[in-house]
Amino acid sequence: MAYWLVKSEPASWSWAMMVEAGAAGTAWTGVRNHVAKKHLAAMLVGDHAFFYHSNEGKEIVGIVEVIAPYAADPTDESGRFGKVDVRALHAVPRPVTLADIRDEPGCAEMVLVNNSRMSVQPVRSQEWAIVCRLGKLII
DNA sequence: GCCAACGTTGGC
DNA sequence: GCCAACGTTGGC
Repeated sequence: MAYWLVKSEPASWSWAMMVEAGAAGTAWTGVRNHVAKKHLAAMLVGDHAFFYHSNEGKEIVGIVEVIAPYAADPTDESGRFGKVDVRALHAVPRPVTLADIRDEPGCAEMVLVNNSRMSVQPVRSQEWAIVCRLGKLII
């Protein structure tokens, strides 16, 4: 299974809303960057992703699971971009902040640290494990 | 609120 | 195909 990180501004779509969406989940639309699109397109059903609150919070607050494969994004009139569907899987007991991650030598290569603008990004398995440990997540 | 980083657009 | 101008993201 591959690991990812997706960002959302809680003012527009928060973890609480993600949980509210339940098992049906939500379409992860609105990606308009070609690198982020490439990552979305590489996601497989069953992959997991950290759910990160940008701007407000700046922390990883949950884990989502990919429940529908890459397909056209209905909100994109150009037809160039796509979406996947995700559902909330676990909350993170102790949210892991960007500052926490910056303090971890094992996370120095994370895209979150090095490219703050990438809204969909891959996470290495060792980075996944570190963040789960920091978040008191037992998986 | 500011600004750095970076992606996109459009003139040439 | 280059690059200046502009818009957006997102940390601080």
